Amino acid sequence: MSDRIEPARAPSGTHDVLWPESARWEALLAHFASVVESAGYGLAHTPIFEDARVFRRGIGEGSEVVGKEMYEFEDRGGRSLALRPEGTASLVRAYVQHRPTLPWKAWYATPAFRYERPQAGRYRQHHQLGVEALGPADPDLDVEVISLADDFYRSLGLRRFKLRINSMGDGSCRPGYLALLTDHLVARREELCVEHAGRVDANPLRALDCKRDECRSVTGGAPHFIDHLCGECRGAFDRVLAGLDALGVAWVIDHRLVRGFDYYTRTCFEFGSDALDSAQNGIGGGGRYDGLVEMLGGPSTPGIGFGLGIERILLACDAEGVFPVAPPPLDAYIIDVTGGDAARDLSALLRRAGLRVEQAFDGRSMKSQLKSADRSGARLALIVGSDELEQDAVTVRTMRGVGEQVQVPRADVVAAVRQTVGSTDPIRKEHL
RNA sequence: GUGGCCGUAGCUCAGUUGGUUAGAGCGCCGGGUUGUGAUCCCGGAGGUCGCGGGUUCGAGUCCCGUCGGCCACCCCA
Repeated sequence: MSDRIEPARAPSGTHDVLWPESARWEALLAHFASVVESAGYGLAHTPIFEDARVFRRGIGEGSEVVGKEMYEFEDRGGRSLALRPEGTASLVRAYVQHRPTLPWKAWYATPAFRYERPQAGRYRQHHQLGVEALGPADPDLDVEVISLADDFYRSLGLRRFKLRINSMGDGSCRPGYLALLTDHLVARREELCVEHAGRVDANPLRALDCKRDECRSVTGGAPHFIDHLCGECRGAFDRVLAGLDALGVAWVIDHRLVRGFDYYTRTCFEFGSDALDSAQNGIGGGGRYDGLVEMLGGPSTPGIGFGLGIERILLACDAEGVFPVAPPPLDAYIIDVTGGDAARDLSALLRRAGLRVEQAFDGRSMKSQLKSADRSGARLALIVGSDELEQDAVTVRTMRGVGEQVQVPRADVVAAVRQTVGSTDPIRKEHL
């Protein structure tokens, strides 16, 4: 058949999250919400596309993400829009637009889009959890934000991860450091890798985190940013480290850590998983961005935040063997071999009583319906056959390998099920 | 975007130097008498061998292209 239809498939670098994996995502979200809401962060939803300038101005024209990875398009009205490549710029745009009272603390969960060559742990649509805190320049806020990420990872059971931290200075000390760094790199330009030899003048920071040996040997001797911070930046950095120590959050200074977005100032950090045997082992990162609000047309307002990658966190969980999928079980599965009326009506009755109930369709045999009941993971099978119909009763059978059963009057079914599975609403309790 | 590896049933894979109707395990569906799952036994359905072209008497097996996945780079979550 030449006219057969190619099976439809998701675009390259995207993926579906189906049951039961989706239950794990839900649980992940719930963990995150509980951690950050305990610190006063409120959920914010913003559009997944923005005027492309929001990202250009914030993240930076020269950055890889904006320069070659952004999903940018023109809408029917000729506006230049872009799918968000990360969360911070959007949230800061929302702040600039609505000007909620400071301090403003928000969290989000969102897809993020980057046109990259896909790989495990690197997708064209991935998903991030994050927080943004605007207002205070207080380094204790940095400590709060960083420790929230640390708490969240731990709440999932993750242990084999590391926090790397550095400072990128501010307007008063960064130019001086960049000059020093540029001098160092230019003096040994020939030794750098081909990628960076030509670009040191334009963006000296990029060469710092290059992984190639040529660059490494040169940048190994490069001046460290934290040795050239101004007094204020240095004091803030020390306060952050002391705060992390006080809260028991382990850190290691990484002099090469310079994040790829232009808006970062002072504190910057990344969390990497030691359990992930891959180049995609970064499970989260963030930093302070004291100039970003201004870049988007708002009043000078300090801010700090982080973004964590859901897919990579889940990969890390798999690698560490923690945070297993635990979908909430059904309370009952209804088996009806009398034509279906009982299954239909009983299901609705029980659901309206707050129970989780499924039924079989298509009038299959009792054996096959019980099989489905078994696979569904339901705690009980409620059986309605001709005997039960005659006596206006229901047989309640315990599942999961037990196999004991008792007949109860139909009027008592809800009570009988409740008695076995517990009276309170069991929804989403078990896997949290 | 650059370089490399891979692509066989829903899933994990086997398919000999290219040679008759492409296999297994798991899963799925059905059956093992008169209403009973999870164990056991039996049977069944299900494959455009990613897709397109080429070489050949003949291709799942070779070649090219393409799509997709994976690995490294790049970048980042």
